[in-house]
Amino acid sequence: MTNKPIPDIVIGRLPQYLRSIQRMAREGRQVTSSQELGERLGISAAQIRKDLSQFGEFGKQGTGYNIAFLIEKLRKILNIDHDWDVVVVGCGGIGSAVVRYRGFTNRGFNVRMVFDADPQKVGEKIGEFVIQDYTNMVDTIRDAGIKVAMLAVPDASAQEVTNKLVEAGIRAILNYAPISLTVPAGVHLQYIDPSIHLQRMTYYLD
Amino acid sequence: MTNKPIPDIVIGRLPQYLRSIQRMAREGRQVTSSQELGERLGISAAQIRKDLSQFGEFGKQGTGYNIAFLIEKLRKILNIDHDWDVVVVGCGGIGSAVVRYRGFTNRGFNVRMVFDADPQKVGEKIGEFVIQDYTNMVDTIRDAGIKVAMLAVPDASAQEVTNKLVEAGIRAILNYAPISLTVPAGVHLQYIDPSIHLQRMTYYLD
DNA sequence: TAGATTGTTAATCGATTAACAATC
DNA sequence: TAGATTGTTAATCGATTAACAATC
Repeated sequence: MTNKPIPDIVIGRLPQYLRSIQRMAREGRQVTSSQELGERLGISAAQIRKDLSQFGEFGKQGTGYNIAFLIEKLRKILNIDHDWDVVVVGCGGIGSAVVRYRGFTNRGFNVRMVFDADPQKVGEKIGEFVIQDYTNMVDTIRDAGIKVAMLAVPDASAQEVTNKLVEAGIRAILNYAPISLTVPAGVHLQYIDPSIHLQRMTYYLD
Repeated sequence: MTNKPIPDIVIGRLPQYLRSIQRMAREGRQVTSSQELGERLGISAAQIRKDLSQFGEFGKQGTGYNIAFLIEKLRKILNIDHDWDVVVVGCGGIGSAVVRYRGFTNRGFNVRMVFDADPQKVGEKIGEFVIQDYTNMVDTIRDAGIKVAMLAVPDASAQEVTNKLVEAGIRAILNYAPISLTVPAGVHLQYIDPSIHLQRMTYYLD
């Protein structure tokens, strides 16, 4: 009996579920239902129940899901029951904004160090962080055991920096450069490119 | 004979195709194939051919796709053969970075105006833009005929500001606030939430 | 011509939904 | 108990892939 892996498309919905129920928790709510959650997210109730049931029986017939309990479960599933240290590479406009961003709190991530290739910037501070020298990046990341990186460098250097991150032991990269990157198997990659999101919407406009 | 709408999942891949071939064009390339494009993007060649064939016959047997021609076609399909004016609302860290971002050039978008609700910020400049008073936002956007918005306000005001944008005639919103929004039918919505992308990767980490 | 690559069809694969017994 | 909602199954729906004739 071989356990089938959970489809990635299901994994992709779990963080949305988590974000919504964390919000409900902040609103003081105790329980929710697949129907309510579905309405908030524009996803069918059946889909939510099916997704969650892949990981266990988290609800109660008649009453729904206990919010605090479901948050705990989802955090475990997503491996964010403990925070991940994160490195930010590139301190231009986007990189600096990401370093200062308050939105990682309670979501499983903690920016720990910041690098830039520009010698002019090295030593400057962004918030509480001193920008570190790119020359020492690989060793510094490896020594700190950091596995998660956010990449906000110019397009032209994105692949080269990515290679260094992989060399440093990074296992997950969130890439803000609007360019396709190549990574070895076992290294995970996600893209944020606002133009792509916008283009996806203009298709439907007149 | 009713023309079936093109699936949204296909539309979502077109901007990726476009980004890749625009890059090839910058590299001085003249033609490409579904195979090459697929390798760059991690998508099967068959899928790319199928997607493109929904809109016409853009390739030539034996030789592949002319890059300049395909760029032109994709830009037409995605409705970005002319640029869209864009409004940015919220001038915190993310909003300011988006306003300064150079990555919209040649991708179909042009930031035209910037608003913030904080009276302290109104009148300040971000790059070439003067931050405008939120009080006049609805009329100003409507008068300018702007249809595309990027939203980078605090979570607590995101829905309220969204309602104003809809009132102002905005038809596409790219939301940076980590919160689910509700919009009427016919208004398009996309989300950028870095924590969600990161959580999607940590699932696979130890 | 020989080689390459498209556009398209049919087959496969996977994801979503509807429905309902179980049960809180 | 009556009402509500889960977890799960089977049916439906949709997306991807394999394969190949057409043709540059």
